[in-house]
This record gives sequence, C-alpha cells and structure tokens, in this order.
Amino acid sequence: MSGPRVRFAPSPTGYFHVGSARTALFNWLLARQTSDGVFILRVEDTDATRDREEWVEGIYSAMSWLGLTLDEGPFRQSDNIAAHDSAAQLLRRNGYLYYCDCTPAQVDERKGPGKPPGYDGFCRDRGLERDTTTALRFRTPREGVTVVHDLVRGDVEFENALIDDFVVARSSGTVLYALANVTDDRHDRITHVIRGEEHLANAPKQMMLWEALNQATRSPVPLPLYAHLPLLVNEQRKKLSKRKDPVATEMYRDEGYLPSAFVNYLALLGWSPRGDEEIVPLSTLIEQFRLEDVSHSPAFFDVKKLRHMNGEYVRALSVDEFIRASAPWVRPWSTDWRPSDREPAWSEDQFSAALYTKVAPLVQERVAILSEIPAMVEFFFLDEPRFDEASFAKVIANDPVGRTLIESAIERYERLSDWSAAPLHEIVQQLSDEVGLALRKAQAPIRCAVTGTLVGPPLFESLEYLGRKRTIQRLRSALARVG
RNA sequence: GGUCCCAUCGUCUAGUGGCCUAGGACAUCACCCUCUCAAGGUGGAGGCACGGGUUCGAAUCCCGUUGGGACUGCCA
Repeated sequence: MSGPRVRFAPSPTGYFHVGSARTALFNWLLARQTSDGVFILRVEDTDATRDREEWVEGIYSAMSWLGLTLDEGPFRQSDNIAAHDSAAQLLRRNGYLYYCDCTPAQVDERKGPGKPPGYDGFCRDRGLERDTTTALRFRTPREGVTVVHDLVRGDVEFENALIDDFVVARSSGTVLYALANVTDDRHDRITHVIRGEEHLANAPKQMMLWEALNQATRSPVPLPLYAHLPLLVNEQRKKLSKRKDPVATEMYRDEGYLPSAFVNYLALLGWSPRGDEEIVPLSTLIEQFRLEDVSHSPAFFDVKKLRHMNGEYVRALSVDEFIRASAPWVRPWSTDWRPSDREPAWSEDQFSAALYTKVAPLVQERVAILSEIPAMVEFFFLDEPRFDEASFAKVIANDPVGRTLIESAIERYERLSDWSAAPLHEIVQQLSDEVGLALRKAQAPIRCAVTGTLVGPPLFESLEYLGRKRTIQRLRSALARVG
C-alpha cells in the first residue's frame, strides 16, 4: 500500500487567498504523514479570461513562503488540454455526452415553478452534431442516488434526478472544470481530493464522470476519497471575499507575520491539536492531523488571535533569528525580498547594524509583527527624532517642570563618568526624588526629547546605546525647540 | 425557490452517553509587576439556539423548529 497522493489545485485568478492557504496546508499535512505521501500543485489555469500570469507567480511564492514543499509539479492544467479533449471524445463516443445548442435564455424560458432547477435536458435525444453553437452535456442518470463518502462529513447523498445535465465542454470545444479536474486527478492518480466545501456539490458530478471514464476505458482508476473542508468566513459569517476581506496571504507576509506562526494559526481553523496547547511545532501538526477530526462548521479568520500567536513566535526566536527575520523591514536594501510600501524612514547611510544588534532584544519582546519594528527604532537611526507634537506639548512645551528636568539631566549627564543604563537610570531617579515626582512622570520629558514620543523601548538602555553625544544634543535641541 | 451543509463563551475550539459545577486559547475587565509601552503573573465575567423524544443518565443519539451558510455558470 503506497501513501496518499494529494493535490492542491488553485486557479490563478487573484491573490493567494488564506482559505487556499489552509486547503494547501491540510493537503500537505496529509502527504507528510507517511514517508511516501505525495503532494502535488496543479495550477488550474484554463480560464483565459480571468487567469493572469502574475497570480501564478503569487501562488508559487506564497507556497514557498509557507514552506509547503512539492513532491511533484508544479503542473499547469493548460498543459493537459489534449488529454481533456480526448476524455471528452471518449465519453461522447460511449454515449455519455450529447450536444446541445440551447442558449441560456431559452433554458430560462422553459423553466417554471415545480420543475427541477438547472438544464431541462431538452437536447438529450435530439441527436445534434458538433458545430460552433453546440456545447457537450453529460447525460445524468435519471434515477438512483450518488453518495459522496466524505472523510470530513460522512456520507452525503445526492438524488441523481436532481442533478442536471451539466456542460462538460464549451461550444468552442474547450473542456470545463468538472471534467478537466477529473481527467487530471486520474492522470495524477490522486487518492484524496481535499478542497473547500464550496465544491461539495461538484463531487457527485465528478464521481459520475470518473465512473463513466472507468467504464469507457480498459484501465479503470479507483475513485478518490473526498474531504470537503469547512469554509472560512468573515464577521458577517459569509464566505471570505477577495474584494472586501483581508484575505491575501501576501499581505500578511508584508506585515511581518512569520510563516511558522501563520501555518500554526491556519492549522487551528477547523482543527486542533490534542491537549490544551495551541502553539505547537510543525512536527506535531504532521503527527496529529486527521481529516476525520476536521470540524464541520465554518470558521472565522481572527486576525487578533493570529497576531497574538505571531507575537509568541517572534519572542521565541533567538536574537540572531529575530535580527535576520526583521531585515526586510529594517534594512530592505540588503535583502532579495522586501515588503511592498514599507520602506523604513531612515536611509542606508543612517542605519547602523551594530546599533541595531544592541537594540534588537529591546524591541523583540515589544512587537507582535515585524512591520512594527521601524516605528519603534527609528529614533536610533534618524538624525533628529520625529516628534509626536501632542506628547511634546504635554511634557515639554507646556510643562516648565519637564524643561527643568531636562536641564538638570543635561548637566548631570555631561559629568557622568560611566555612560551606561544603570547610572543613567539612577540620575533620573535622583532628579525625580528632588522634584517630588514619580520616576514614571519624571522620565517622560527626557524620553520625549530623545525619542520623540512617550512610548518605546526602555529609556535608559536606549540612552546608553544612543551615546552621550547624541543624547545630550537631543536634550538641548528639544529645549531650543520650545522657543 | 430547489439541493446540500452547519449549529458549545464575542471568536477559534476541547468534548464521540456518566470523568461537565462544560476545559483551553484570543479578545475583554480587574488587580499585581513596572522608567513608558509591551511582555509576564493572578483573578473575573462570558457558552451547549429552541422544543420534543430515547435513556437510570444527554452538550454528546433521534425527530422537529429556528437560525446561519454554500451551491444552483458554456468560472474554477
């Protein structure tokens, strides 16, 4: 018995959807559970009107970012068009298909209350020949039921009489999704079809095609097992829409989510590892994942939880790893991949790798996503801090005590022999005792003068790394700024 | 409209007839820690949609109701 052969078959009609990412992941996890499992990527690019080559590239890069490695492929459905055509011809020769020249308007007109939806079979026995107006339809059985043995949901029954004679090939001759997909799955010897729930209604049709193809050939291929994953929905409980929902995986990468955290979160949508721990290594995901345990109900993609989880992953990094991971946001000029529209405020000349190495541990525990780093460290690299004017007004411009504090700090910092965090801290502590303020209050004007804002990394370490010269210069220019 | 799917805290889930006084995580609230902000710690509030069965016993099984969703293309 060989391992499962699964495929992820997206169509390149837009950004790489987070729902697609989860489908790909679940397929991949199943393949990774056995040493001989096979994960295939097949780009279903047979809709010339909507497909774009850049979306194909987007699929490749997102998959590689997520670490969803391929065992075969990537394949392009468009490379297999000849096989789709011969499958259609084979079925037609064996009587499974018939030509139909009805226009959608005509089909609509014949529809009435009480009649089953979809095509009414008007051309079934008209014996039409192929021409430029005829599509090929599948002769659906009028009786019986088709049951889909779904690994996630159990058996789902469809009454054959209610399945209309669907179109298999366009009047232009090109084969449509249902058959193209089945033909490729047979060709690739797919054993498990794992896809979104929106495909559940396609399953009985595809099973019929699959079996018809088996009847018509001398080398039948066993039907695959099906697994339809619950939908990913938005807050309105509607299927995530590419238009209005933040669903582009690329966007999460741009914002600085770690692929490990993203994969971990994705795995939690419709499934969960044993025990109370949700943050688990990939190896645990692979070991424990079972299609049978996948939830039946739709899941809401909760960015807040993703974000929290990412913060945990960020803090779990070693400082070296953190520095490396943050490169696209802090020194994009040195990386081959950089997030779009997220250039830091500083230039390559202003940046100091040595300084960033010191500062990194301070920010690592304060950011949830990597794109938050630049704003937190920019005062280290810019010649002058960028001031938050409201804060500046509050603790410096409108506060004489604040300015006195800064003056005293300048005086004592100039004389300080050991320029390091502890004595820097001690001096401000003394200052605050002298004016009768809590340290939390007394540090505010100094922080604002040096960093431009009231929130940021620990102040005294920051002053140490910034150096005496730059610190005192900033304290002075903050005072000068008031006049 | 038809077909199909689904239903545990606001959200993601654990739970497969007694271990449930329903567990965890995010979010939220309070307190603690604290040079700001985070992080961390402690604690709180918060849920089995409803109604019938079955059973000694139901979040768990069955039926119905209600509510949500998907599909219903010569797209994939």
